Amino acid sequence: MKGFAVRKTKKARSNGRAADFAPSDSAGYLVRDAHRAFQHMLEKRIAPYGVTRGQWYFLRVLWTKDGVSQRELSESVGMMEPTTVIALQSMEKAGLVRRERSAEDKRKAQVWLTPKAKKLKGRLLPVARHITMQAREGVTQAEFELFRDVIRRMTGNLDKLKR
Amino acid sequence: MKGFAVRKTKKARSNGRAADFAPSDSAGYLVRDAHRAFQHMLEKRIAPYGVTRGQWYFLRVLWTKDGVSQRELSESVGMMEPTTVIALQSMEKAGLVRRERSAEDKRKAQVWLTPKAKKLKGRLLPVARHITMQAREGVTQAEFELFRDVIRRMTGNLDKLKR
DNA sequence: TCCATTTAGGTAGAAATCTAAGTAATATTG
DNA sequence: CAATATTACTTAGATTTCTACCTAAATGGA
Repeated sequence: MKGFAVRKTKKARSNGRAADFAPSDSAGYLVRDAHRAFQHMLEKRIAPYGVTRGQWYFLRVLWTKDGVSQRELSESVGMMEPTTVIALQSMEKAGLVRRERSAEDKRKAQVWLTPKAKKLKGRLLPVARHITMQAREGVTQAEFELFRDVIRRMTGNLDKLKR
Repeated sequence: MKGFAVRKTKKARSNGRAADFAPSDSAGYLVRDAHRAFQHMLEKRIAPYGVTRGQWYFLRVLWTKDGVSQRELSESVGMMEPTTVIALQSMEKAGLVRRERSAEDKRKAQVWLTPKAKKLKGRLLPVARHITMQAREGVTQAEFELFRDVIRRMTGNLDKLKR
């Protein structure tokens, strides 16, 4: 980044094919935009409770089943294990969980919510519900169900290709 | 993470409200899963060309309009400027773009694709199209259009709340 | 029993993002 | 015109996530 000579544009000759594949219409871009909108809103709304988005997914699972191993958690949350390690470290530091080695199998760590984290459930689940409701405003139940059906099929199609 | 005393589970008394807000049914989770599936596939398919997902979005815009400023790029791509800086640095290192200070306004940097990057267009756009098509397999045009309509409305609903 | 394999968790390092704050160039305004 | 504000890019630092690899504990077969 130091040159000065300004290049003349090789006149963008319209490619013909570009038009029928506009990013804004493609499934991937639509999903990406929606994802960022959800993330952003979630982050904003849970930050006041001292919870980060990375912690959220784990809290969500732990509110349902406490005392699980990290591997089990990773699977439930759908994250790789190193991600879980990092999230749990931050959660431990934030006083949201405790970790203990299992007595029967010393490889295993059991993850327990602290009272503080348990109390947050009543506060935070409504926050999530509210975001969902706000997102769905003006969308009928039938429309939403079709959306859900389609996005699941698309996710499934892609996941199939991974194996 | 050092204790040993194994805690007795406070028996997970089913909460009643949890059921009607299962993560797997919520718009946010559906979108997150789909997003990851798309990302993963994209990454896998463009990696052989030496392009990372972070570079992809910028390439995509630059293939359309070359020689734009970084600010303009950030906006087109939908990323914050520091993200653009990092992406462009990596792209410059990878020989995909050149950056030049504008002669008229020395604050501005103009970003130009290298011949190498231009050549990639013909290779990579089909890759993206292919992913989209694979994702949409078994989804009718009508279904897809409704999906698109709904996800756009949801994204719009959330974006509105940001301001 | 002992060695190889599997399982659970962790570390290292890279990438993609963001927010907040800094610097340099240009524009505006009293 | 000088002080101030705005604009364009950059740096710093945090977070979230991944892949690849490492270590310790448990398990299982020869």
